[in-house]
Amino acid sequence: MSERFRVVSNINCQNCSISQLCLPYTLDDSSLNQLDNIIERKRPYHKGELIFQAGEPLRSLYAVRSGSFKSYSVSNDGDAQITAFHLPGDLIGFDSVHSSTYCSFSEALETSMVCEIPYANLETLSDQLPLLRRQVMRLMSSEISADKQLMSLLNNKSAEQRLATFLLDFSERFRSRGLSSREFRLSMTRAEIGNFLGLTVETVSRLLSKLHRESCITVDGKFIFLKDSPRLQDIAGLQLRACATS
Amino acid sequence: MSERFRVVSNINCQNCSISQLCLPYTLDDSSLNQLDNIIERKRPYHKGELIFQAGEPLRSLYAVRSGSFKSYSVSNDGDAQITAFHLPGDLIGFDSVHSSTYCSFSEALETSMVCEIPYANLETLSDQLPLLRRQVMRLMSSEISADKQLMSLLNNKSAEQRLATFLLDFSERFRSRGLSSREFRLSMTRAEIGNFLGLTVETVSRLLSKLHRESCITVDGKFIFLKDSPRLQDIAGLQLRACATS
DNA sequence: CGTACCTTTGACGAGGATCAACTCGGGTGG
DNA sequence: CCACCCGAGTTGATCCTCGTCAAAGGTACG
Repeated sequence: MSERFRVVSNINCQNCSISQLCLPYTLDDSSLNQLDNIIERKRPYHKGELIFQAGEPLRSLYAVRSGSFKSYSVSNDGDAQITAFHLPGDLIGFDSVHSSTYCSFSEALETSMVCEIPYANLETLSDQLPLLRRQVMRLMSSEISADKQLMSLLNNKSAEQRLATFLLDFSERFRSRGLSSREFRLSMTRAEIGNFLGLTVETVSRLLSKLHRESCITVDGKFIFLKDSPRLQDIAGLQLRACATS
Repeated sequence: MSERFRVVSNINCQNCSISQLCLPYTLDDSSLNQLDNIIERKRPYHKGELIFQAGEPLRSLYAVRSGSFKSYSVSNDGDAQITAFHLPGDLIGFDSVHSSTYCSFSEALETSMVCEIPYANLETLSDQLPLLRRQVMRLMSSEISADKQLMSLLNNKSAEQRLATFLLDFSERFRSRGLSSREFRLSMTRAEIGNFLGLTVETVSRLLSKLHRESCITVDGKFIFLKDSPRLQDIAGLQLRACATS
């Protein structure tokens, strides 16, 4: 066997397939090594396990390595609101760095792996590596931007538009990770989709059935196949005005 | 007159009353001077004037000095979504730093002043001043956190709960700026409140009337007086469970 | 002082929540 | 191996909040 001695070390930033979506993006080799040195990789999380809970002291940020997670917060009156679904390459915890404690929960939706980035070390390293600092800021900015878009979705769009947008969003996210954008598996339940989109389970289920009936998509449990994504985009409200005016 | 020669220089970060809400927070004197040096202060913006538009190259971030602004984005199908209202001390533009162009619009709601922070200079200075970098990250994190909370508000709460939360949010923001938390003027129109909260003008107007009728608040045009803020908090869903269990 | 916009209030209807019943699949224990 | 259970998902019937449409003041600003 040509395996290296430190078997665990074959998981690292230098050879990570999704590094262009993650912290390493734009980093040179030396910086990349420094970053890789502060990252800890532990046992996988199983479905339902929490990476952290609201109220715990902020130790680390986490990058999804494989699998998926949901982040949610719990309001004073006790109901949970899912604020994001995380796929490989996504960073988790930016909403908490202004505080000394986590202000949300993050839970595995399936067996998943993460790279743990101790926050104190990231701070120190960011002071030394301007490129790293900039990438952190880019990622935070992207999250802000995405949240604003989501706000617009929740405020102005119908249930059907929300769901269509949701499916297209995941399609695009899978595509950018080198997976199929036409067929994929959604690891979350209907209830979780509904919670995220501000809809009930029943509405989500009804609309998936409707889109299936209209041959727009094929639904088989958690597996989704986009049969007619142009029409899905049309439903989502991404009208191709450019076409109309040309 | 004991005024300095450079009259304009009496407006600076060193003597700014809201610096603890803004970039200068935690900075030492030397750093503060360096920050102040890169900041540009220009003519006031009048109601309706844009600081920047979506698509323009990203030049600067902006800190509100006086007055107020709204930020909004315009979706493909042409309708605008207000994503934030900005009060003095707030920073504007974090949603765009992952891009080379602004991805939203920012418009004065009344005659207002801003401090312009050229982004390239902020980048350079952040490389030199770890404290500044950390404050930028804290502010970005706070914005992410606030957006998540808003998401929860829009997804789970009734129209009345949204409006009550909105009023309490502004009350708190005015308080932290040394203004009255009981009575204040909302510089935006009912339509803008509605757009932000995912409600129609009519609903906002009706609910303000209802709260007024029930002696919870007093409404006089844009002036709001919180007569019974405990009840408003109750309506907002911030139930004081702690009391119930004690 | 006129015009345009903002605000308020009423009547009505639709979209999605709620309530309820049933199916399906997987895990557990007898 | 099968009975049982539990959670997830689907579908139907009904209800209610809030959006839509309409019309009448109010207010601000040139």
